[in-house]
Amino acid sequence: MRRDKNCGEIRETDIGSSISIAGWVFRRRDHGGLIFIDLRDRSGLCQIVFSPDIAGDAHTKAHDLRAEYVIAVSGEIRKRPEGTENPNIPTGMAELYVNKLEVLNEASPLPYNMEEAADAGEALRLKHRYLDLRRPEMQQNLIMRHRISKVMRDYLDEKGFLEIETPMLTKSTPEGARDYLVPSRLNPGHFYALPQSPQLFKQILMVAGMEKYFQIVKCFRDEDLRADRQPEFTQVDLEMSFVDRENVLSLMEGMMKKLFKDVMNIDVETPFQRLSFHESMERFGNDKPDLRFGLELKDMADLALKGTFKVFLDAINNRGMVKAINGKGMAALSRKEIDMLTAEAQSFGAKGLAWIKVKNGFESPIAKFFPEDVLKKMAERLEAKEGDLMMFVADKPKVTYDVLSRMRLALGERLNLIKPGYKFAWILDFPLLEWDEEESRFQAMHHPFTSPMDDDIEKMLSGNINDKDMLSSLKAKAYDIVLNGYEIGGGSIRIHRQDVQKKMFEVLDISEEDAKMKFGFLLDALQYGAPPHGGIALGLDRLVMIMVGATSIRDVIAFPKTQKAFCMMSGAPSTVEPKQLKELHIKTDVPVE
RNA sequence: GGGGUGGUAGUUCAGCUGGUUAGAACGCCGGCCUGUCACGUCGGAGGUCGCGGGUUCGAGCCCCGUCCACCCCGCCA
Repeated sequence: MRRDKNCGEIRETDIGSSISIAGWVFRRRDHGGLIFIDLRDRSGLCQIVFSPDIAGDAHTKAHDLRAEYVIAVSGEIRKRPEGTENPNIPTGMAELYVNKLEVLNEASPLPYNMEEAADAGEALRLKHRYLDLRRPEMQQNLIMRHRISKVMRDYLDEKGFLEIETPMLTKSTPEGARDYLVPSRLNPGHFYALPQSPQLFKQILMVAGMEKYFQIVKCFRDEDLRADRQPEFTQVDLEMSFVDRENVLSLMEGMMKKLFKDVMNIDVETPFQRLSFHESMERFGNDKPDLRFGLELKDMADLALKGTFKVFLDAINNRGMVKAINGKGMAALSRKEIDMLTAEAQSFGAKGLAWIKVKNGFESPIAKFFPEDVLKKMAERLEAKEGDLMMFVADKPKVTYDVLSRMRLALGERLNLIKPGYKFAWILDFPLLEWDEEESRFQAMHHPFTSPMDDDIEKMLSGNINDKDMLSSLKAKAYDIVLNGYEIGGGSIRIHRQDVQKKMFEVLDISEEDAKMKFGFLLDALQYGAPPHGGIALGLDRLVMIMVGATSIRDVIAFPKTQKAFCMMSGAPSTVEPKQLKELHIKTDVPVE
């Protein structure tokens, strides 16, 4: 079998030459006399023509061709007759006149129309993933993913990083996400866990003097799925020695700059905008702000105090806050439409939504609670002009931030405020610790190996572990990288001093014994000359998703799972033979109907 | 675990207030067609209305349960 060229590469310059190509039958237009076939391979489409005058034999056989038959053809490339060129495709000036047709494989009628696959049920696409992946859009996604990985791999290689593999069969880590477990046949009753990330191993590689490590690696978390979360996903994981925060940030900025230039020919602005965690919460209500549009949250507590609206005053008196956003041009909304907005806010957890229309003065059920000059100051702060709608949420900080950040995103979309492009940000100065109400103890916001800020180390070492205010004020050398409202990665400078690590466990109320059991091998390693080190992990799936403009990471993963973590194609997970369970000393305890 | 949307022909969908034989388009099968590119044209086949139960003289439509897919909350250090 010969294959001289790819379908999508046929050009005018090929006219006159005799060549062979192969691919899948995409569309056929059978005129009885002439038969036109759009032949498709990974590179694209080209039209081939069967004529009874050229090769009666091939023409007769071509009547039986159907969608997705795999064929090889040879013949002459000819210029298309005047007026029949197709300017919509790159191969549209020429066509191949077939004199020999070889049917390499037939195809059953398809379970769904591939051309309208975007509308097909996703279950169907996932079941017949090999067909879904044949679609040019999906092939483009995976080609992009390949190129993205390659650029990052090359970049890190140039910067002196070594790609080192870490174990997939590893030790369960009790904190964090639920583990996927693998039973050990040779050690009855014992289990490996699939890694949630190579965190401990990459730090050990630093102790081992590898200095710069990276890996493009699968990670596993047994938690519920979302459009941007799969049970197995890919991280671009890296760690470096003798660095501080700035080294990691500028390394990543360089990587993103090169990535977007090489893959998409887009110039990304560096350095990235930096926001403290606190500032991000204040201005956007979350720690992964979409910076492609404004609609920022403004604090209204001081102005609220100058009025007599009880809801606002109560919120402030109960350690809450009053914040607002401004809906441009939304004063035109009817009472009914505003009621629907309120219902939306309530579905996000708010008790209600207070609003003031800027329309012939101020129009609102709550306007009467505020003097005119206060209303004017509110409008001024929100930059609200005639025709705008100011929306207020008053509640505990968590609820206020959450509701308004989601209102902001919903309105940003509805009002078409989101500008195209790619807006990166670093979120910095995270709190080191987070108070867990349920367990009534502190938890590490990032993970227990994250270093406090230099200034905070002494504060922590010398402080009392029951001093809740002091501990809450500690900041971490942690950083998240955010792109268009998605957290695409995060990392930190790690603790390399034994005394600091020991204190950290004390603060987290993890006993020495517990720590030893959970992370013993890392703690051992830290005793033998650990260099200062830090790193970051990028979520490759999310990054690729954003870059190709997909709305789910399923569209950039070759074989993803459904929301119930089921593989529609292979049928995993499944029951296994009793023999297999017996070998593993496992008895199942599943309720039967 | 919770909230929402959807499930009718191979596919995408329509199906009114519960009422005769459940429709359309695409696809499929057969015929015609020498410049199409979503080719055209004539004809034909194709249905466990997701599944189970209930209400009713009568259920695709109403009620209860259940399964699957998707979106979201919880969860994801």
